[in-house]
Amino acid sequence: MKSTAVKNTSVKTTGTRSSLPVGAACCSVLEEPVAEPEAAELARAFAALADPVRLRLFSMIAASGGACSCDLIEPIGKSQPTVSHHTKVLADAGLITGEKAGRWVSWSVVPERLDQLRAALGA
Amino acid sequence: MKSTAVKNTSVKTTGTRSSLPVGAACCSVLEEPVAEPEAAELARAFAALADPVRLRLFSMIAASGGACSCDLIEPIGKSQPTVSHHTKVLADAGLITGEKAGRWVSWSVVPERLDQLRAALGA
DNA sequence: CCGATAGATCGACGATTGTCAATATGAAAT
DNA sequence: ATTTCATATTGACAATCGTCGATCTATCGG
Repeated sequence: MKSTAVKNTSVKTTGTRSSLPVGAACCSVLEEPVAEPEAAELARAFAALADPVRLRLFSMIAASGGACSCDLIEPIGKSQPTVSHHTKVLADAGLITGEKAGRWVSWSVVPERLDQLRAALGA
Repeated sequence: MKSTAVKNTSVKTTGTRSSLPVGAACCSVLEEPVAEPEAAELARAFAALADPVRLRLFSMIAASGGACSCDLIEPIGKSQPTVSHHTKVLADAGLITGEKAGRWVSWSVVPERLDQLRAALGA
């Protein structure tokens, strides 16, 4: 492979306030049967929270309001590649964002995405 | 196998208002790092919603306020065993309950469980 | 009793997932 | 430039998952 590899896509070095894959779910799933594309979109988000380790990582990031991966490895009790994998899954699902600051990455939750999920389960 | 088989455990024929695996999550995951057992409990619920087909089934059940499996098979476009499998997963996760009425089963959502999930994602 | 209908269970299959050791990249610090 | 630290990527592995055809159970209508 050439030297210009693709790199990580889940971390925006600085930059463009990326538009989420919104437009998909806007309302509650309880009111009327959700269509397939919208269901797939929501399911991806729920899948990101469907693992205990990932849910705890998400919780730790949310509670700390901006944690770097290095601070997550020890308390979560998993290897560094595993933590990196999980943060990527959470980021790809739009639940967290990584802001690269020097040597490390500061992860933080994406409130809009969270609102979307809560609304989907909403009464 | 003897004639007294175990039967389906996800459908309560009539009966004891079963106690959910509550006590686990009571509050938001965002405030402080969630512990492992509680994370596992919540993750199981999110895992039930992590599949597009299951999410649509859940949505259809919620929107109709009590649907039988036979009415779900055709619109969901999956085989009967698959639908049965998914309703069982949803029921095991505590998200829906099946009330057996004669020949068919009437599925309906469990609001308390839904509240719990929304609270876990709550601000 | 018999046939029909609703649903659950079993067994198998390919696909996806969570995990880690090894390695690579990239950015500070020396 | 060399080392060190934070993180990403790769490759492999067992485990779990979604799906279906075939079959079993249970209930209702004759």
